[in-house]
Amino acid sequence: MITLTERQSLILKAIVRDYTEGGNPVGSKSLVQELPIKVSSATIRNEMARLEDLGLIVKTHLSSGRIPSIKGYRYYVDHILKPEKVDGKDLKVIQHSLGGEFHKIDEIVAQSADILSQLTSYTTFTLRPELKDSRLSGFRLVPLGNHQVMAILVTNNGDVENQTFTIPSDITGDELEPVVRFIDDQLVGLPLQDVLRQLTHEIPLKLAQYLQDPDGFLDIFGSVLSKAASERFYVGGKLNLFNYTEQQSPKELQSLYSLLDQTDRLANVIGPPGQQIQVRIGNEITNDLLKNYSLITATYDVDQHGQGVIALLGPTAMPYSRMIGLMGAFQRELARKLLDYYRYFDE
Amino acid sequence: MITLTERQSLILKAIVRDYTEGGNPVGSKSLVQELPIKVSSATIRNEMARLEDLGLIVKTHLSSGRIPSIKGYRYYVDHILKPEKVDGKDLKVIQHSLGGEFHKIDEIVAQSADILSQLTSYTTFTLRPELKDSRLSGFRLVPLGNHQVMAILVTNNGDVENQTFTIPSDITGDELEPVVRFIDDQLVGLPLQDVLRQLTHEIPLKLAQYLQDPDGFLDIFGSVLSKAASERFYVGGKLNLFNYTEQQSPKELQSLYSLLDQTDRLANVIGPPGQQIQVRIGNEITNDLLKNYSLITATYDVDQHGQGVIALLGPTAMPYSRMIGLMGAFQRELARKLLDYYRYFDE
DNA sequence: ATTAGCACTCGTAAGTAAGGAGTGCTAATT
DNA sequence: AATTAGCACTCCTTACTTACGAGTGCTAAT
Repeated sequence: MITLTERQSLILKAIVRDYTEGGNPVGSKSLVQELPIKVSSATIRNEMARLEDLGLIVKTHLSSGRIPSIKGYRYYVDHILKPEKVDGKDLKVIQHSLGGEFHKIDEIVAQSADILSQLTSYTTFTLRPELKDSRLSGFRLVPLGNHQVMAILVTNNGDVENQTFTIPSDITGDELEPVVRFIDDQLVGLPLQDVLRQLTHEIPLKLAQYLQDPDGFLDIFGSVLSKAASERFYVGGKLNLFNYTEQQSPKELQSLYSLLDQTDRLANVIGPPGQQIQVRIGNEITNDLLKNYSLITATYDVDQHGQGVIALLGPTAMPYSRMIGLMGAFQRELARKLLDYYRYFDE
Repeated sequence: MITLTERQSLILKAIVRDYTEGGNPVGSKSLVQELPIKVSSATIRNEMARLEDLGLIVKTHLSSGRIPSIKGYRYYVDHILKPEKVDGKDLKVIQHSLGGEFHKIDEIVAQSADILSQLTSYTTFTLRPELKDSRLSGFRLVPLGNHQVMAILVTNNGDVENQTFTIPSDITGDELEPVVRFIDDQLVGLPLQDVLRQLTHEIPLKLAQYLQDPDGFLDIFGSVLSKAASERFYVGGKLNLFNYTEQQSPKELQSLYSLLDQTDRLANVIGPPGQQIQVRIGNEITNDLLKNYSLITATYDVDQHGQGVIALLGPTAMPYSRMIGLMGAFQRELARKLLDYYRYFDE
């Protein structure tokens, strides 16, 4: 456990701030001027040498100024930083953008990601409140004529998933009715996960009473069901990658883009929902592509509707205190908005 | 009108090929070795000077080798190039990827873009057969419970558009029936454009018989309708931008990405559907961002279902003959597949 | 414990030199 | 009249200097 003196702490803080703002290694002379304490550059050099021994700051070459190490950022985030109260104007933007009327959870969550990435100039991804507690609350098959049928699945959270299928022969509503009624009678109220589990065993047997060849129907039902049960990330501010990425390596940028396009890989990046707001810096992120970046994740809580995640990806040299403040604001506003939204479907 | 001698034509062809393959300006000495004619480098230099006078090739500096100018590429494409017969393996890939079963036009068109960009390492965008001749063939309002209603619109081409709405009070199917029947009676069979036009005038008046406050419903209907009537591009191979873009200008790359994300701007880029296969090179494209790239567009014809477009964006130095061959293949396969798909909804 | 002074390191930018690919032109050759 | 050999010239690329400045660590004085 590292403990720093007051002065060392001040110096580390100043180094983090300067480097974050200017992007250049910071030297003893420039620190002299801005530190609130009256000491010479030599003293600061001595202190910096100690901070370097502790592994909190590093040099880019033998006689350069210092930049914070991963460990240094960590210490700063854990012990020095105070979350900045979110700017009134920013809060207005957030509240206004979430104030409108939404017809889908996904829209709210996507909108949040877009706003956050706009406010920060970084990249955001969001995960809606987890679906694992969702229950099936309705299933419809709507014949559209022309050999087409739309399957619609509704959950108790008001989530709607639908898909259109082309079927060999025209079918009227009457023929589908017993199947739909079977689903409604037997499966409504069950968690989606359970329904999904039964799909390969019990359901086909039971369904055999109503249909001579249930396979086609099961494909349709299963397809909509798994779509509804799958986790989906929304990624906002991909273009911002160009702003904060090391520009000399286009290959790396391409890999990052590719990573952000594969939402299944993002689940590993974010990791299990943990504390309220979590800061992971550099190689603390479990993905080598991101070892030069920082990731702030906030878990937001929507009561019985589960938890969602909003995450912010940016350079290790980011203004953490402002960012953490912003994440807190989103955490609150998003929870509030979603509770509000869910209220419709709760009673 | 420029006319080249046989020998000049051979030289221009060789310059285009070499530069496209190697990326370096090509000089007289290297040309001596690969040309099928026996002449000295001095003769070639003389011929090159003439080609330069004609504006077909340019130097990058006073004593450099030559690269084709826009005009040079144009002459090459118009008079020299022979479309390459598409590689058997490539054709297999195309046919196989379009061989599966699709439930939506958009999926077919998107898949095509992905495959083409994969085969070429460039960027593709596709536009489905134009919707302007689409007619409304059905409209449904499906109450989902929990204050939600799904509106579904079907066209005579089998296109399905849907949207979910949250409404203040729960509604049963019976209450919606007269409205839906009104739509079915009065509007089915009309082109979407006509329906859209009537939306602000005739429809509200007529509808007033069935609903005391038709505004909410009209919003819903209008929203789905305009979604169905809007053109949408699918863009494939965005990541390939990293491969063929000038790497020294990240800003430009960012702008390109941004352009590709705004599908309404792409309509201008592609321009009006013209000849079968159209090659636009450099500043011939009506967008300054693309003045260093080439765009090949192919219009494919799906009989009475209209025309769609598949477009390929790449560097000006691209292997045109292979690309044009590929575009031809997609043009044919896509038309065939879509005709096949539409057959369901035609009878 | 702090500080002034100084030798030393190293990145950056600018300047110089050498090598090489390629050109245009002139005069000789076919 | 067309082609070619020869040559001076251009200019890009690369590598090698040089100078400068910001910054450090260390020593000795305060």
